[in-house]
Amino acid sequence: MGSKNCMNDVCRGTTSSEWKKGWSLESGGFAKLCYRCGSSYENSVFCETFHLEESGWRECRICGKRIHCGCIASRYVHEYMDFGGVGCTTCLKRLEVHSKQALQIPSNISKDTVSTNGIKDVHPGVVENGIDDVNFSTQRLLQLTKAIGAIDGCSGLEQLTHADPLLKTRQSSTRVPNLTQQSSSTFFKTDNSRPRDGVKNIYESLAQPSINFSLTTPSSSPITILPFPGGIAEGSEQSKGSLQQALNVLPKPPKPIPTVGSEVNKGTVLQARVARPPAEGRGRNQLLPRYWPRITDQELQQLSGDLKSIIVPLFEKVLSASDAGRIGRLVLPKACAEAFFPLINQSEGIPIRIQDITAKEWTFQFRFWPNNNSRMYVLEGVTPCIQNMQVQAGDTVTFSRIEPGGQLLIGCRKAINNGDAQDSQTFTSTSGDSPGETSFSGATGNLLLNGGKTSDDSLQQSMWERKKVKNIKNKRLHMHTDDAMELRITWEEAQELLRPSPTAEPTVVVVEDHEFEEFEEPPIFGKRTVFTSGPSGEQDQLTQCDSCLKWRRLPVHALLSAKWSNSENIWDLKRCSCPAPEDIRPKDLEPFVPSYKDSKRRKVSENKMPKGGEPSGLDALATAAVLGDNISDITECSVGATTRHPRHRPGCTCIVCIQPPSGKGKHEPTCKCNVCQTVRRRFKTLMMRKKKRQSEREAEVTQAKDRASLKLELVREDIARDVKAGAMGKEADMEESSKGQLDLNCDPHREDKMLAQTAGMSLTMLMSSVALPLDMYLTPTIAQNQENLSFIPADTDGRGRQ
DNA sequence: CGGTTGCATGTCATC
DNA sequence: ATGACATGCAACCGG
Repeated sequence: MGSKNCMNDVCRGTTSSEWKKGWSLESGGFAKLCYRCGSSYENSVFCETFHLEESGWRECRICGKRIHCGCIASRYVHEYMDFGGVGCTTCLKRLEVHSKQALQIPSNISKDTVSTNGIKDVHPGVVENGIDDVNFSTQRLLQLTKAIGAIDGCSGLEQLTHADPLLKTRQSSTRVPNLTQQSSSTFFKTDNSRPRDGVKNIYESLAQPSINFSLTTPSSSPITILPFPGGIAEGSEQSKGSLQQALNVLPKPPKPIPTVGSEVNKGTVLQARVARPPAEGRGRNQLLPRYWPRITDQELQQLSGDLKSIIVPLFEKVLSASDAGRIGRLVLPKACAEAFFPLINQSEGIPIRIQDITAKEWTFQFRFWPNNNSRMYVLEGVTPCIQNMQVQAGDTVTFSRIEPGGQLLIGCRKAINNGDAQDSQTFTSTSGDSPGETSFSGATGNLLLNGGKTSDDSLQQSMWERKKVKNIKNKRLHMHTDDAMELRITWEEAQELLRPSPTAEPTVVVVEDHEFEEFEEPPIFGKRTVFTSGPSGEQDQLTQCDSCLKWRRLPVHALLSAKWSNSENIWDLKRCSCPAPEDIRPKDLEPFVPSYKDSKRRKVSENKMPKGGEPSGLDALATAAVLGDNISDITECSVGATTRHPRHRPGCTCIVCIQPPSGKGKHEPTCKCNVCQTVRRRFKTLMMRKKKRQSEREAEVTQAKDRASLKLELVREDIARDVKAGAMGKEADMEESSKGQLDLNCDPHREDKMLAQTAGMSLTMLMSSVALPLDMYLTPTIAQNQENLSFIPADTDGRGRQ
């Protein structure tokens, strides 16, 4: 051990006879201070003594005392206020005394449950964090003052310094909107008189309009409670984070908001469903917002009353198909499992009892599986419970804790079935929760509107949930339906239905003198159309009205949305209504739409489409699936070949469109189309590079190899010469040399042999050979070389298969 | 042979 | 890039 140095940078003394503890160190332990510095620190005059002249001094917003900020020594003697400024701990402590009175506990809550430290009792997280009473109280007060300050701007705390602080606190509290008052309902039931009548009652009661503490209650609430469990239950930094999260999540205060007592709001207030970080738990700060409990205060209050307990929402999860399936395993979010469930070390886990809202107790096996050096937590045996709650994939299961006691509580919240309804759901005046809501629970994921503002986070969460539900339903659930089973469609077929987004403006990119359109927005499924050409070569586009199924002739450039009817026929005003006669008879369509002839397949389609109507959107996809190859047949028959990209037009000569459908048709060796020319150019470049590399390697190889390899070198040069000839030749040369075939559409695996038999060196082969590693050329015989070359697949990137 | 269990893998969201 | 998670699937087990 070396000699001690005072950790006061200004002092650095080493001669002190007595040493004192200073501030806590990040690395653990405390700063060592000499007697003098230590004494200053103990007396809270460290900053005044040692850096009075430095910057960073501010005044306590409450007492005006000067506080040095930004110094390690003063780290714990002040706190930052959300509304700006700092407050000294002395003032905060003083405030605490009054707040104890301000935090009036309803008489029906036992005092030892919620006393000054009641919340600590309720939330063992405090103990977990090792926060002492003083700190805890300070933190709590800090949260309180922050909350007040957040609402009341600068005045909040200043007011407290005058007159009766308690009164001021109350006054302030009355202006605190949802932030503070929401929590009141979260922790303190206000109505214990309601008998527990089971789920039905709970649902019913939840549907009833009730006092909405989320919204401002100017003078009615005597309770000033902190935002969310985490805010007060926490100590130290975590609590701040937690509160901050709560502050961030909760809607900003506001514009004047209709009050509970007002006529406007009577029975019409829909409680905002706000995702809030959970109260406690190990590592809950890492909990993804998607798992934050979103129970409304209303629901919570109701539930608390019904269960005669304090409910601490922990987390929730939207059930996946797997979760809700027969297998009976509910995958728990890892962070949630580790935060709120008992620690388990064995994979087998432990049985865990969870109560539902009817007070029925379920026992699940809480366990984990090793997964990618991590763990995957599951609750096993949930099927009976899931069935009992009548939830399914897409619905939400909620987990809470009943306090006191710490009993886990499982609840649920039904998703809205109708996606449209959900999408359009807004803040509406209803006499209860919105349709489709049930739960432990009640309301579904409403769009979160409060005070005329949406919460971005909440909205995001809501959107996420919607997306999630949609995903779940899209993914697997519906795949078991008969309809979905019909959905067999190739990628090429799907492409036929792609259209650019109506709002998308393409960016034109020029690659090798060819223009490509790039879209920032994904394509949409459009209505299937048929391109035709008349005797004189003029081109048309035909489509069917969704309503009357009559065919209409449209300009080739027309882009149709998935659903299209005659009323949208802006190109032919004479035929913009269904009564107007058809442009083209089905008989005339036959040459273009062979499916008319294909009675067999059509029969299948008629099962789904009795009227033979043109499907649209996903219907179109499904129909396309049923029709199978007809789709490609149709497009093959239509002039302009394929519709390979969203902006395709008949006659489009882009590199994508001019390729025939996969595996069908070939380019002639003499073809001078854009594709072939581009490939040739690219090939030329590749050959140049390859040749250069080869030359470099050759030099090395030549030195290393003996006479035998020298022979092989000649072989290689022969090959290289051939390759070079193929590459460097002009297009005219290409015509001559390409006795083999240029096949841009060949399946390399299938057609290798054919290529091998080709006498001349095709472009494909040449490119393949370019990609060959040099060693391939060093094989003993030319014959083998030839064979090897022949079986290298075509690869336009010049990368050969190794 | 059907159901269960444990793990592997692919996808997707988040960092 | 990484981790979380949804799900597939093979091995296992019991009737």
